[in-house]
Parts: sequence; structure tokens; C-alpha cells
Amino acid sequence: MLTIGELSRATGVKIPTIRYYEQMGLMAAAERSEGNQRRYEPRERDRLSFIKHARDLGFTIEAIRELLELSAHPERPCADADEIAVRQLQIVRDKIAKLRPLEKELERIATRCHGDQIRDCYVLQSLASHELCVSEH
Amino acid sequence: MLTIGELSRATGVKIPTIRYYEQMGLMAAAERSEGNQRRYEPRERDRLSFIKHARDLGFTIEAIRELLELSAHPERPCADADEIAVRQLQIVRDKIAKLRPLEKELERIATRCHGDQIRDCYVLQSLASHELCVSEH
DNA sequence: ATAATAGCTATAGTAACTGGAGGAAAACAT
DNA sequence: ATGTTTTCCTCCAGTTACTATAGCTATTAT
Repeated sequence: MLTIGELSRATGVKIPTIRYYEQMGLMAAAERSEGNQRRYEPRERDRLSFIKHARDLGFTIEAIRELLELSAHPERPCADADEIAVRQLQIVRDKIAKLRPLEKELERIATRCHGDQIRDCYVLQSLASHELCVSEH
Repeated sequence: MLTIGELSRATGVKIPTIRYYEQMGLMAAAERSEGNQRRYEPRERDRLSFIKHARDLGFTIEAIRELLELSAHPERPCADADEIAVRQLQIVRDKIAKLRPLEKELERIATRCHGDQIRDCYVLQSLASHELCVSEH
């Protein structure tokens, strides 16, 4: 049996976050010690590790809830799980696709200012209109 | 003089967002019509466009507040504005740098599952441990 | 004059935590 | 057994940048 602090160190999930996951129903309400402190079984640590790994990959709590639900039914087809992963991949790709033009634009803005005074500042001029932009955003 | 709806259409900023910016002090409290409705001058539209452009580039409200503050002092050096832009560039680059390994990991996870049943699902197995991961995250 | 459209305030909700206050339990040292 | 330190408890508020709703009023068009 693990205390919440041990569970936290074992998984890298902060203690208030563990309690938050319990509140959200991602983790079952933990067993309690005589003095009302949470105690965890190794399988609950595995579950939390799963959640952490998925969160690190950007899956939402909702998506993780679905994945956990699915994993409770070993005999079902895994098409749903695949779809959730594909969707998440798309989300990450979309984010990258949005950030890249921002990076380009900011590179231009941040590296081209050689003015001395705010009045000539390329950064502020760039933000004031889209005329200097290399792409839409 | 523009109504809030006209200002919204002119800048692409939604009406509740404009009011939110006023509340946050990014926009000055607008003049009012007899019937207490907000009325805007063209220069307030320019200011809002600036804010919008900066938000689209991912600058935080706080950063934008600083930039606006700076632009009110044309004679000052523009080093501060440059620094804010450089910082934002770094933030965007960091985000991309974090997302790329996620993309790789998700590609692997999402494209390699050929199981039929949840019990063999590569997606779920990948999330259950880090053993299959190609990189740390 | 009436109807349609647009605007007002105030409040609450979103996602996923994070932090603090005030107090109780557990672990360790003497 | 007692004291101290560490860990834990619950509850509540704050974070970011909006977005939505309810109930009401102003403006515009017919």
C-alpha cells in the first residue's frame, strides 16, 4: 500500500493533482487508513502512470476517460482507441502547423529591429499592422 | 464613431472579448452614447487591431500590456519591446520543440495498432508503459 | 408604432490544474 | 511517553483568456 506522497513520487503526478483526478472520477475514490488518509494499491499506481503518460502526450481528461473505459473491456474491438489516438495526433499536428508561421513571423519581428527609440521600433510597427507580415495568421 | 459591433467586425475581435479587454484595462473605458452604449474612435480600433495581432502571435495579455505601455513613450529606447518579442519567439520555439517528439510518439502509437481487440491494442499498451517509447517526454 | 437587431450588466462556466489556510495524523527522535 | 517534523486532510480561491447565459434596454428599420 502506498501513501499519496509515495504514489506522487512514483508517478511524477503532484499530490493535489491526484486528488483532483479522484474528484474528476479518473481515479476511483481511494481506500483510507484509520486516520482517513488515502492508501493505494500497485494497480492504482499503474492506472495513474497511464494517465500521466497520456496527459504528457496531450490527451484531454475526456479522451483519457474514454481510453480507460475501453481498457476495461479487453474483448471489444480496439477501433475506438485507435481513433482517439489518431485524433490526438491530428491535434498535435494542427498545433505545430499553427505555431510554425508564428515562429517565422516572430523571427522577423524580433530580429529586425535596429531602432533606438520606440518611435522607430520594428516590433511595434509590425504589430500595428499586417503590412509587414510574410503570411496570414 | 463606431459601435462595439462595428468595432468587432472591423478587427475580428468578438464583442464579449472587447468588453473583457476593457475590464482588464487593455482598452480604456469607452465613451458612451446617451443610452449608455459604447462608442469608439478610429484610434481605439487601431489599438484593438494591435492587440489582436499580438494575441494571434501568442503574446500574453501581460506582454501586450507592456508593449502598449511602451508604445506610449516614443522617445524611450526600444530594447524592452525587442526583449518581449524575443521572449515570445522563444516561447513559440519551445512549444514546437515540445510538440515534435509528441508528434513522433503519437505517429508510432496511432499507426501501429493492428490488433482486433482491446487486449492487444498497441495504443493502450504504449500508454501503459514507457518501454515502447522512442524518446523521453 | 412595432418589430428586429444590437447593446447593456452581472454572473458563471471552460480546462486542468495549483496554491493556501487551518488543522489532524504519522513517523521519527529523545 | 513526549516532542518535533513531515505528511496528510478538506475546503476554497486563483490561474488564462475568454465564452455563454439571463434578463433587460437602446437603436434602427419598416
